[in-house]
Amino acid sequence: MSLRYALLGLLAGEPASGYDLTQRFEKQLGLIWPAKHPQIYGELNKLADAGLIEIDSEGPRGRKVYRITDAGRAEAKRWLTEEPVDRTARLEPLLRSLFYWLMDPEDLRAHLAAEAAYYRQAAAGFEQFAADKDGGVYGDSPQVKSMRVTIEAGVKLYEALADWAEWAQTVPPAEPQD
Amino acid sequence: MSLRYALLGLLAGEPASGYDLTQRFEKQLGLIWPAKHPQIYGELNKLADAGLIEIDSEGPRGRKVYRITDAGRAEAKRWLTEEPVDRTARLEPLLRSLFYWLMDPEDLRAHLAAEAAYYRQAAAGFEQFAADKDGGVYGDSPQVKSMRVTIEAGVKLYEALADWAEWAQTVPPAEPQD
DNA sequence: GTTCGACGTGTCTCTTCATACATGTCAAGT
DNA sequence: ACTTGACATGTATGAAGAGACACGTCGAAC
Repeated sequence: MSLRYALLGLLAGEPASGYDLTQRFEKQLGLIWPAKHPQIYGELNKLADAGLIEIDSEGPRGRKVYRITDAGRAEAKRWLTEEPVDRTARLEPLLRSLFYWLMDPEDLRAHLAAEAAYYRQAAAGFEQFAADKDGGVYGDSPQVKSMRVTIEAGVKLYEALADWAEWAQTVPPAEPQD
Repeated sequence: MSLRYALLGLLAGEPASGYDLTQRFEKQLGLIWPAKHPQIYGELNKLADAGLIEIDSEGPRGRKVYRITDAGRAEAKRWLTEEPVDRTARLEPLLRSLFYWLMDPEDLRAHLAAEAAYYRQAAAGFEQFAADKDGGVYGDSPQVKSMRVTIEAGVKLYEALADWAEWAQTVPPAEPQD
Protein backbone atom coordinates (compact mmCIF):
# COMPACT_ATOMS: atom_id res chain seq x y z
CA MET A 1 0.00 0.00 0.00
CA SER A 2 2.88 2.36 0.70
CA LEU A 3 3.95 2.67 -2.90
CA ARG A 4 0.61 4.28 -3.63
CA TYR A 5 1.35 7.01 -1.09
CA ALA A 6 4.96 7.32 -2.13
CA LEU A 7 3.83 8.18 -5.65
CA LEU A 8 1.13 10.48 -4.37
CA GLY A 9 3.64 12.29 -2.18
CA LEU A 10 6.16 12.67 -4.95
CA LEU A 11 3.49 14.03 -7.28
CA ALA A 12 2.39 16.42 -4.55
CA GLY A 13 5.85 17.93 -4.93
CA GLU A 14 5.78 18.26 -8.70
CA PRO A 15 4.20 16.64 -11.76
CA ALA A 16 6.14 13.73 -13.20
CA SER A 17 5.86 10.78 -15.57
CA GLY A 18 6.15 7.13 -14.68
CA TYR A 19 9.60 7.20 -16.17
CA ASP A 20 10.62 10.19 -14.05
CA LEU A 21 9.33 8.50 -10.93
CA THR A 22 11.10 5.26 -11.79
CA GLN A 23 14.36 7.21 -12.02
CA ARG A 24 13.76 8.79 -8.65
CA PHE A 25 13.19 5.43 -7.03
CA GLU A 26 16.30 4.08 -8.62
CA LYS A 27 18.58 6.97 -7.76
CA GLN A 28 17.15 8.37 -4.55
CA LEU A 29 14.56 6.16 -2.90
CA GLY A 30 16.12 2.77 -3.53
CA LEU A 31 17.72 2.56 -0.12
CA ILE A 32 14.56 3.24 1.83
CA TRP A 33 11.72 2.07 -0.44
CA PRO A 34 12.67 0.24 -3.65
CA ALA A 35 10.19 0.00 -6.52
CA LYS A 36 10.52 -1.18 -10.10
CA HIS A 37 8.79 0.20 -13.14
CA PRO A 38 6.11 -2.48 -13.55
CA GLN A 39 4.74 -1.72 -10.13
CA ILE A 40 5.00 2.03 -10.59
CA TYR A 41 3.14 2.14 -13.91
CA GLY A 42 0.46 -0.15 -12.56
CA GLU A 43 -0.04 1.94 -9.46
CA LEU A 44 -0.14 5.18 -11.45
CA ASN A 45 -3.00 3.80 -13.52
CA LYS A 46 -4.86 2.81 -10.38
CA LEU A 47 -4.31 6.25 -8.86
CA ALA A 48 -5.61 7.88 -12.03
CA ASP A 49 -8.67 5.62 -12.04
CA ALA A 50 -9.31 6.63 -8.44
CA GLY A 51 -9.12 10.30 -9.42
CA LEU A 52 -6.20 11.00 -7.09
CA ILE A 53 -3.93 11.99 -9.95
CA GLU A 54 -4.62 13.08 -13.52
CA ILE A 55 -2.74 13.55 -16.74
CA ASP A 56 -1.00 16.90 -16.83
CA SER A 57 0.37 16.62 -20.34
CA GLU A 58 1.51 14.07 -22.88
CA GLY A 59 4.88 14.11 -24.58
CA PRO A 60 6.87 12.25 -27.18
CA ARG A 61 7.16 8.45 -27.03
CA GLY A 62 3.86 8.12 -25.22
CA ARG A 63 5.18 10.03 -22.23
CA LYS A 64 2.41 10.84 -19.75
CA VAL A 65 3.07 13.46 -17.10
CA TYR A 66 0.80 13.11 -14.08
CA ARG A 67 -0.33 15.82 -11.71
CA ILE A 68 -1.90 15.34 -8.28
CA THR A 69 -5.56 16.33 -7.86
CA ASP A 70 -7.15 18.01 -4.84
CA ALA A 71 -8.57 14.64 -3.85
CA GLY A 72 -5.07 13.20 -4.12
CA ARG A 73 -3.56 15.87 -1.93
CA ALA A 74 -6.27 15.29 0.66
CA GLU A 75 -5.65 11.54 0.55
CA ALA A 76 -1.91 12.01 1.02
CA LYS A 77 -2.54 14.22 4.02
CA ARG A 78 -5.01 11.72 5.43
CA TRP A 79 -2.43 8.99 5.11
CA LEU A 80 0.19 11.02 6.92
CA THR A 81 -2.01 11.98 9.83
CA GLU A 82 -4.50 9.14 10.20
CA GLU A 83 -2.94 5.91 8.99
CA PRO A 84 -0.84 4.17 11.62
CA VAL A 85 2.87 4.11 10.91
CA ASP A 86 4.09 0.74 9.67
CA ARG A 87 7.39 0.22 11.45
CA THR A 88 7.96 -3.22 9.98
CA ALA A 89 11.62 -3.77 9.22
CA ARG A 90 12.94 -6.73 7.27
CA LEU A 91 16.72 -6.72 7.42
CA GLU A 92 18.33 -9.73 5.86
CA PRO A 93 21.84 -8.75 6.98
CA LEU A 94 20.71 -8.79 10.60
CA LEU A 95 18.96 -12.09 10.14
CA ARG A 96 22.20 -13.49 8.78
CA SER A 97 24.10 -12.24 11.78
CA LEU A 98 22.02 -14.53 13.95
CA PHE A 99 23.70 -17.43 12.21
CA TYR A 100 27.28 -16.18 12.13
CA TRP A 101 28.20 -19.02 14.47
CA LEU A 102 27.71 -21.40 11.54
CA MET A 103 30.39 -19.65 9.47
CA ASP A 104 34.11 -20.28 9.31
CA PRO A 105 35.98 -17.42 11.05
CA GLU A 106 37.82 -16.35 7.90
CA ASP A 107 34.60 -16.21 5.88
CA LEU A 108 32.99 -14.19 8.63
CA ARG A 109 35.88 -11.74 8.78
CA ALA A 110 35.61 -11.11 5.04
CA HIS A 111 31.85 -10.83 5.27
CA LEU A 112 31.95 -8.25 8.05
CA ALA A 113 34.58 -6.20 6.25
CA ALA A 114 32.37 -6.09 3.17
CA GLU A 115 29.36 -5.16 5.27
CA ALA A 116 31.21 -2.32 6.97
CA ALA A 117 32.49 -1.01 3.65
CA TYR A 118 29.06 -1.09 2.07
CA TYR A 119 27.30 0.70 4.91
CA ARG A 120 30.05 3.27 5.30
CA GLN A 121 29.81 4.09 1.64
CA ALA A 122 26.04 4.30 1.74
CA ALA A 123 26.31 6.68 4.68
CA ALA A 124 28.83 8.77 2.77
CA GLY A 125 26.41 8.96 -0.13
CA PHE A 126 23.69 10.29 2.11
CA GLU A 127 26.13 12.73 3.68
CA GLN A 128 27.14 14.08 0.30
CA PHE A 129 23.49 14.56 -0.47
CA ALA A 130 23.02 16.36 2.84
CA ALA A 131 25.97 18.62 2.18
CA ASP A 132 24.51 19.58 -1.20
CA LYS A 133 21.18 20.39 0.38
CA ASP A 134 22.83 22.41 3.12
CA GLY A 135 24.88 24.15 0.47
CA GLY A 136 21.66 25.28 -1.15
CA VAL A 137 22.19 23.34 -4.37
CA TYR A 138 18.53 22.41 -4.42
CA GLY A 139 17.03 25.58 -2.98
CA ASP A 140 15.06 25.50 0.23
CA SER A 141 11.51 24.63 -0.69
CA PRO A 142 9.47 22.76 1.93
CA GLN A 143 10.01 19.56 -0.05
CA VAL A 144 13.76 20.01 0.14
CA LYS A 145 13.58 20.63 3.86
CA SER A 146 11.69 17.37 4.37
CA MET A 147 14.11 15.52 2.18
CA ARG A 148 16.92 16.87 4.30
CA VAL A 149 15.25 15.24 7.33
CA THR A 150 14.94 11.94 5.50
CA ILE A 151 18.56 12.08 4.45
CA GLU A 152 19.62 12.62 8.02
CA ALA A 153 17.85 9.39 8.91
CA GLY A 154 19.78 7.67 6.13
CA VAL A 155 23.07 8.99 7.43
CA LYS A 156 22.37 7.97 11.01
CA LEU A 157 21.01 4.57 10.03
CA TYR A 158 23.80 3.52 7.73
CA GLU A 159 26.46 4.88 10.05
CA ALA A 160 24.93 2.81 12.83
CA LEU A 161 25.18 -0.29 10.64
CA ALA A 162 28.75 0.53 9.64
CA ASP A 163 29.70 1.02 13.29
CA TRP A 164 28.04 -2.28 14.08
CA ALA A 165 29.87 -4.20 11.37
CA GLU A 166 33.17 -2.72 12.53
CA TRP A 167 32.43 -3.50 16.13
CA ALA A 168 31.45 -7.05 15.22
CA GLN A 169 34.91 -7.63 13.80
CA THR A 170 36.37 -7.04 17.24
CA VAL A 171 34.22 -9.73 18.85
CA PRO A 172 36.27 -12.91 19.35
CA PRO A 173 34.97 -15.62 17.04
CA ALA A 174 33.26 -18.66 18.51
CA GLU A 175 34.66 -22.11 17.88
CA PRO A 176 33.61 -23.15 14.37
CA GLN A 177 30.66 -25.54 14.26
CA ASP A 178 29.64 -28.18 11.77
CA MET B 1 13.63 -16.88 0.22
CA SER B 2 15.10 -15.65 3.47
CA LEU B 3 12.47 -17.21 5.67
CA ARG B 4 13.62 -20.60 4.47
CA TYR B 5 17.12 -19.88 5.74
CA ALA B 6 15.87 -18.26 8.90
CA LEU B 7 14.08 -21.49 9.81
CA LEU B 8 17.04 -23.57 8.78
CA GLY B 9 19.34 -21.47 10.91
CA LEU B 10 17.09 -21.62 13.93
CA LEU B 11 16.80 -25.38 13.60
CA ALA B 12 20.57 -25.61 13.28
CA GLY B 13 20.63 -24.26 16.83
CA GLU B 14 18.10 -26.69 18.26
CA PRO B 15 15.10 -28.78 17.20
CA ALA B 16 11.77 -27.00 17.37
CA SER B 17 8.16 -27.23 16.24
CA GLY B 18 6.34 -24.80 13.97
CA TYR B 19 4.64 -23.44 17.02
CA ASP B 20 7.95 -22.90 18.82
CA LEU B 21 9.36 -21.12 15.79
CA THR B 22 6.27 -18.94 15.45
CA GLN B 23 6.77 -17.85 19.05
CA ARG B 24 10.39 -16.98 18.41
CA PHE B 25 9.46 -14.86 15.43
CA GLU B 26 6.81 -13.11 17.45
CA LYS B 27 8.91 -12.46 20.52
CA GLN B 28 12.45 -12.15 19.21
CA LEU B 29 12.69 -11.85 15.45
CA GLY B 30 9.70 -9.65 14.79
CA LEU B 31 11.75 -6.45 14.65
CA ILE B 32 14.23 -7.69 12.08
CA TRP B 33 12.35 -10.37 10.11
CA PRO B 34 8.63 -10.79 10.80
CA ALA B 35 6.84 -14.00 9.86
CA LYS B 36 3.39 -15.35 10.63
CA HIS B 37 2.43 -18.94 11.23
CA PRO B 38 0.88 -19.73 7.82
CA GLN B 39 4.12 -18.93 6.12
CA ILE B 40 6.20 -20.77 8.68
CA TYR B 41 4.21 -24.00 8.54
CA GLY B 42 4.22 -23.92 4.76
CA GLU B 43 7.95 -23.39 4.59
CA LEU B 44 8.64 -26.14 7.12
CA ASN B 45 6.77 -28.62 4.95
CA LYS B 46 8.78 -27.54 1.92
CA LEU B 47 12.04 -27.86 3.85
CA ALA B 48 11.05 -31.35 4.97
CA ASP B 49 10.14 -32.32 1.39
CA ALA B 50 13.57 -31.09 0.30
CA GLY B 51 15.21 -33.22 2.96
CA LEU B 52 16.81 -30.24 4.68
CA ILE B 53 14.94 -30.91 7.91
CA GLU B 54 13.17 -33.98 9.29
CA ILE B 55 10.76 -34.87 12.04
CA ASP B 56 12.57 -35.33 15.31
CA SER B 57 9.57 -36.36 17.37
CA GLU B 58 5.82 -35.93 17.56
CA GLY B 59 3.96 -34.75 20.61
CA PRO B 60 0.44 -34.11 21.82
CA ARG B 61 -2.00 -32.08 19.71
CA GLY B 62 -0.25 -33.03 16.50
CA ARG B 63 2.93 -31.26 17.59
CA LYS B 64 5.80 -32.00 15.22
CA VAL B 65 9.32 -31.22 16.33
CA TYR B 66 11.74 -30.77 13.44
CA ARG B 67 15.46 -31.36 13.42
CA ILE B 68 17.96 -30.15 10.80
CA THR B 69 19.62 -32.76 8.59
CA ASP B 70 23.24 -32.80 7.40
CA ALA B 71 22.03 -31.59 4.02
CA GLY B 72 20.21 -28.77 5.78
CA ARG B 73 23.27 -27.73 7.73
CA ALA B 74 25.31 -27.70 4.53
CA GLU B 75 22.65 -25.63 2.79
CA ALA B 76 22.58 -23.10 5.63
CA LYS B 77 26.35 -22.75 5.45
CA ARG B 78 26.22 -22.40 1.69
CA TRP B 79 23.69 -19.61 2.03
CA LEU B 80 25.84 -17.75 4.52
CA THR B 81 29.01 -17.94 2.51
CA GLU B 82 27.90 -18.04 -1.12
CA GLU B 83 24.60 -16.23 -1.49
CA PRO B 84 24.95 -12.48 -1.90
CA VAL B 85 23.68 -10.42 1.00
CA ASP B 86 20.32 -8.79 0.30
CA ARG B 87 20.63 -5.32 1.78
CA THR B 88 17.20 -4.21 0.65
CA ALA B 89 15.58 -1.99 3.24
CA ARG B 90 11.96 -0.90 3.12
CA LEU B 91 11.33 1.65 5.83
CA GLU B 92 7.89 3.17 5.75
CA PRO B 93 8.67 5.70 8.51
CA LEU B 94 11.50 7.13 6.43
CA LEU B 95 9.33 7.22 3.35
CA ARG B 96 6.79 9.19 5.34
CA SER B 97 9.42 11.65 6.44
CA LEU B 98 9.90 12.64 2.83
CA PHE B 99 6.40 14.06 2.93
CA TYR B 100 6.47 15.78 6.30
CA TRP B 101 6.13 19.09 4.49
CA LEU B 102 2.52 18.13 3.73
CA MET B 103 1.64 17.83 7.42
CA ASP B 104 0.38 20.48 9.82
CA PRO B 105 3.16 21.41 12.25
CA GLU B 106 1.22 20.27 15.31
CA ASP B 107 0.48 16.87 13.75
CA LEU B 108 4.12 16.52 12.82
CA ARG B 109 5.27 17.36 16.33
CA ALA B 110 3.02 14.68 17.79
CA HIS B 111 4.12 12.20 15.15
CA LEU B 112 7.81 12.74 15.80
CA ALA B 113 7.34 12.46 19.54
CA ALA B 114 5.61 9.11 19.05
CA GLU B 115 8.34 7.96 16.69
CA ALA B 116 11.08 8.88 19.15
CA ALA B 117 9.27 7.14 22.00
CA TYR B 118 8.75 3.98 19.99
CA TYR B 119 12.34 3.68 18.80
CA ARG B 120 13.76 4.55 22.19
CA GLN B 121 11.68 1.83 23.76
CA ALA B 122 12.64 -0.70 21.10
CA ALA B 123 16.30 0.14 21.71
CA ALA B 124 15.79 -0.31 25.44
CA GLY B 125 14.26 -3.71 24.79
CA PHE B 126 17.31 -4.79 22.83
CA GLU B 127 19.58 -3.37 25.50
CA GLN B 128 17.82 -5.33 28.21
CA PHE B 129 18.27 -8.42 26.12
CA ALA B 130 21.96 -7.62 25.69
CA ALA B 131 22.40 -7.10 29.41
CA ASP B 132 20.85 -10.51 30.09
CA LYS B 133 23.17 -12.15 27.59
CA ASP B 134 26.19 -10.37 29.04
CA GLY B 135 25.00 -11.40 32.50
CA GLY B 136 25.19 -14.99 31.38
CA VAL B 137 21.46 -15.66 31.74
CA TYR B 138 21.50 -17.67 28.54
CA GLY B 139 24.92 -19.29 28.84
CA ASP B 140 27.59 -18.64 26.24
CA SER B 141 27.03 -21.13 23.46
CA PRO B 142 28.11 -20.03 19.97
CA GLN B 143 24.46 -19.37 19.13
CA VAL B 144 24.17 -17.00 22.06
CA LYS B 145 27.34 -15.21 21.01
CA SER B 146 25.92 -14.64 17.54
CA MET B 147 22.64 -13.48 18.95
CA ARG B 148 24.54 -10.99 21.07
CA VAL B 149 26.00 -9.54 17.86
CA THR B 150 22.55 -9.30 16.28
CA ILE B 151 21.17 -7.60 19.36
CA GLU B 152 23.94 -5.03 19.22
CA ALA B 153 22.78 -4.18 15.72
CA GLY B 154 19.26 -3.76 17.04
CA VAL B 155 20.44 -1.44 19.78
CA LYS B 156 22.50 0.70 17.43
CA LEU B 157 19.82 0.80 14.76
CA TYR B 158 16.91 1.76 16.95
CA GLU B 159 18.97 4.26 18.90
CA ALA B 160 19.94 5.87 15.60
CA LEU B 161 16.27 6.15 14.70
CA ALA B 162 15.38 7.52 18.13
CA ASP B 163 18.17 10.10 17.86
CA TRP B 164 16.89 11.00 14.43
CA ALA B 165 13.30 11.49 15.56
CA GLU B 166 14.47 13.65 18.43
CA TRP B 167 16.73 15.66 16.20
CA ALA B 168 13.92 16.13 13.69
CA GLN B 169 11.82 17.81 16.36
CA THR B 170 14.44 20.55 16.60
CA VAL B 171 14.26 21.33 12.88
CA PRO B 172 12.15 24.46 12.33
CA PRO B 173 8.91 23.50 10.56
CA ALA B 174 8.34 24.67 7.01
CA GLU B 175 5.34 26.84 6.19
CA PRO B 176 2.28 24.58 6.02
CA GLN B 177 1.19 23.62 2.52
CA ASP B 178 -2.17 22.73 1.07
C1' DG C 1 21.40 5.47 -43.77
C1' DT C 2 22.25 2.87 -39.70
C1' DT C 3 23.13 1.75 -35.26
C1' DC C 4 23.02 2.46 -30.49
C1' DG C 5 21.54 4.05 -26.16
C1' DA C 6 18.32 6.38 -23.60
C1' DC C 7 13.46 7.20 -23.39
C1' DG C 8 8.93 5.43 -22.41
C1' DT C 9 4.95 2.32 -21.18
C1' DG C 10 3.13 -1.72 -20.54
C1' DT C 11 1.91 -7.23 -19.61
C1' DC C 12 2.79 -11.96 -17.64
C1' DT C 13 4.15 -15.06 -14.31
C1' DC C 14 5.84 -16.47 -10.06
C1' DT C 15 7.10 -15.84 -5.21
C1' DT C 16 6.32 -13.85 -0.85
C1' DC C 17 3.49 -12.36 2.57
C1' DA C 18 -0.72 -10.93 5.26
C1' DT C 19 -5.38 -11.90 6.80
C1' DA C 20 -9.10 -14.59 7.57
C1' DC C 21 -10.97 -18.95 8.02
C1' DA C 22 -10.96 -23.69 9.83
C1' DT C 23 -10.20 -27.39 13.00
C1' DG C 24 -9.03 -29.79 16.87
C1' DT C 25 -6.47 -30.87 21.69
C1' DC C 26 -5.16 -30.49 26.33
C1' DA C 27 -4.80 -28.54 31.11
C1' DA C 28 -6.46 -25.78 34.68
C1' DG C 29 -9.82 -23.38 37.04
C1' DT C 30 -14.76 -23.04 38.52
C1' DA D 1 -19.40 -30.97 33.93
C1' DC D 2 -18.03 -26.73 31.69
C1' DT D 3 -15.47 -23.07 30.15
C1' DT D 4 -11.48 -20.73 28.91
C1' DG D 5 -6.96 -20.04 27.18
C1' DA D 6 -2.89 -21.76 25.44
C1' DC D 7 -1.31 -25.24 22.33
C1' DA D 8 -0.97 -26.82 17.56
C1' DT D 9 -1.41 -27.20 12.52
C1' DG D 10 -3.20 -26.23 8.62
C1' DT D 11 -5.96 -23.93 4.00
C1' DA D 12 -7.86 -20.12 1.07
C1' DT D 13 -7.65 -15.75 -0.88
C1' DG D 14 -5.70 -11.78 -2.37
C1' DA D 15 -2.19 -7.96 -2.38
C1' DA D 16 2.56 -6.65 -3.16
C1' DG D 17 6.56 -7.17 -5.46
C1' DA D 18 10.42 -9.12 -8.57
C1' DG D 19 12.00 -10.51 -13.09
C1' DA D 20 11.30 -11.53 -17.73
C1' DC D 21 9.16 -10.40 -21.84
C1' DA D 22 7.30 -7.12 -25.17
C1' DC D 23 6.87 -3.18 -27.93
C1' DG D 24 7.82 1.17 -29.87
C1' DT D 25 10.29 6.20 -30.26
C1' DC D 26 13.62 9.66 -30.63
C1' DG D 27 18.30 11.83 -30.98
C1' DA D 28 23.05 11.57 -31.75
C1' DA D 29 27.03 9.60 -33.47
C1' DC D 30 29.18 7.17 -37.23
